[in-house]
Amino acid sequence: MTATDGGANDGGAGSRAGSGDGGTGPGGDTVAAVVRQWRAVHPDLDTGPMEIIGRINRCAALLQQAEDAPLRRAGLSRAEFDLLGALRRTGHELTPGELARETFSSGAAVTKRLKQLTERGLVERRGDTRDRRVAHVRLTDTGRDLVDGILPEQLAYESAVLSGVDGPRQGELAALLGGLLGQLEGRLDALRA
Amino acid sequence: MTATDGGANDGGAGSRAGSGDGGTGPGGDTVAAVVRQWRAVHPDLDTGPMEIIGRINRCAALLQQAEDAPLRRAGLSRAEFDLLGALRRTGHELTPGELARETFSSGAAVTKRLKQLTERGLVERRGDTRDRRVAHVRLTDTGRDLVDGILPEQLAYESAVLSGVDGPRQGELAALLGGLLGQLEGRLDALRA
DNA sequence: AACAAGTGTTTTACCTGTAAATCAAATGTC
DNA sequence: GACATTTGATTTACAGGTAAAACACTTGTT
Repeated sequence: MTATDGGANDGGAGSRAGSGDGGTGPGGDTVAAVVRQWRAVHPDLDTGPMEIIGRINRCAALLQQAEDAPLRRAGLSRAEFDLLGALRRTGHELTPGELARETFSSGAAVTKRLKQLTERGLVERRGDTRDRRVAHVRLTDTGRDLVDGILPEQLAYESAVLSGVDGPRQGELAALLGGLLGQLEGRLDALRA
Repeated sequence: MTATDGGANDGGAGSRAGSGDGGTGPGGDTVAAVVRQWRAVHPDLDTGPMEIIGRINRCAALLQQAEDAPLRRAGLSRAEFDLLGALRRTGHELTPGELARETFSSGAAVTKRLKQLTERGLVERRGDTRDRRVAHVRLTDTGRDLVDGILPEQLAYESAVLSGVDGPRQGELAALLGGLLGQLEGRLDALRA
């Protein structure tokens, strides 16, 4: 769900007025409505996890749509911007493999993106002299300027999107999410095994 | 990012040990590391939004990978499960259009999924008698049993994934996310315009 | 030195999603 | 009652993404 944004990532959630039940109203967000539906059908199940995971997934879907807007104006997909951003923020050259790890995508995807970004003159490649398998990728001046130009817009846009939540709550949210993410990044490999 | 899961949804984030900087350590999660990198390069920018949006996106990516596991065992993609789940939790037939709205995906995607799920005998269709454009889709007994069999596993799995966060914090997180989501669902159309 | 095994990158084949065009049927308008 | 408009669903063309295979090169072993 990146390019044009996907859709079906709801953690068992997903809902909308659809037929007749009007907007969200004072009953909560759409995920709350979905959880209510599930509870009506399976009163025995603990739907607690949905209230977190469903909401994270739904927020992510909505935020990505929103975020894409400023990027699209610059003719970049989010995946492309992530790649360029990785080069910009690290400040040094990266190999395709490193870029794949940095952007959490497959090597094949990085290869394709690099091809396009190179054609557009945003990145350059140079072969390693020691190990002739590896390439080193760096931003061109154009690429650097593009990232530096977009980033402030992007952040301003994100600020606007979050403006409905007051300052202190934003802080709490960031902290709690940081805690969760730390747990997930640490434990996930373990759980998957 | 669903079928096999997407990847590059980071909100300007994305990071991993990559070369040599070891695990996450007591410095925070990977998003915190990315934010530090950005601040080093652009000390003037307000990176606050990244700490929320970047984390939501990254959590969503990780959670979806994790969630996929129990579904995959049942031979379903998340998108397919979302569709079946919508039918199960509403308890009545839905038209393709309603299913698209429920699962936040395009009509074309629903058409394709319905074709596959029908072939697998998990859903059935019936034409509307009044309006011959519309179809009504319902779960077969097999489909219903499949959903009912998977759902508890799914929730148990999600519980396990969240178990690193203690009870009270889970509650706070759910509430804060609910607030954010409510804002986003209400205001997003406005912002996009 | 030859060769097995490993590593970094790219290629291939395929799958799934979207947007836009198309088809089909209902509905409003004159 | 014919005709433009709208609405529901499907088809088409295409853009990415992945997994697995293929390459190219390096490194360890004997």
